[in-house]
Amino acid sequence: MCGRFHLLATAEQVAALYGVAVTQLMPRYNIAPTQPIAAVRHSRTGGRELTYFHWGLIPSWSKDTKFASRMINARSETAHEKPSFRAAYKRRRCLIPVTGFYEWQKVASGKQPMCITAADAQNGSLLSFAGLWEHWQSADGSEIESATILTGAPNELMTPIHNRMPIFIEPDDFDLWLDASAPLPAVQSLLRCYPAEKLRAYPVSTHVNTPRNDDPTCIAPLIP
DNA sequence: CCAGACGTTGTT
DNA sequence: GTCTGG
DNA sequence: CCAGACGTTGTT
DNA sequence: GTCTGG
Repeated sequence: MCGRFHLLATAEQVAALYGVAVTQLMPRYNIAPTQPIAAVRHSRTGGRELTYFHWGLIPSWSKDTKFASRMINARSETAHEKPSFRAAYKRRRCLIPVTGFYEWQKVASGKQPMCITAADAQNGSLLSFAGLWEHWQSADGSEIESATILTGAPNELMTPIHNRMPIFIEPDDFDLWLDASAPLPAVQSLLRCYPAEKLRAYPVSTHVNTPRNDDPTCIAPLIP
């Protein structure tokens, strides 16, 4: 699963990796479900754009937004067939830039939050979650664009921590992932387990548990 | 035909 | 919207 | 994901 | 325990 992450790259770094215009990017140490998340998608004019989406996908046919908080993740194994996700899976894929994410590992004393980043992480080392987005319009005409993060089986690093992890897309595969007309078997081939050697994990304090804590303490290594 | 569901995770 | 259950 | 609420009435 | 909010 993936229920919390951080984005600590500069606007320039995001702009360079995805080839999008980024005007401003506030550092976010603790991004939680229901909050706006930045994601890259194909724009109507043919290029790419960075837009903000409500984290928690709202299917276009929903009567209200109550379902959204349970739609923060979609199983990569079944998203192509689930009523809530299949339309978005076919035509509305996106990339969610992150510099790391959090998982809570069950231990004897309770739950230990772990921070996972790129193995070679410098400040601003970006990874890309595979995401889906959807457009929703309420009866009174208000509109919401929302998104979800695809999950899959854990790699060797993540297995002791949790039984699920997010799907990552590598830069060479960005075009294919974002292409609404790409053949689905090719798209499906991208839903693979990200290599353990490209990630590292370390414990952090329970400071990160509270969503309103959005500061450097969230990512600070826990000193035992 | 209409009504009702449509999800993931973890835990049991 | 689309599928399943009644 | 975790944190925090979980209720009604009448009055201001 | 279970739901809502962030």
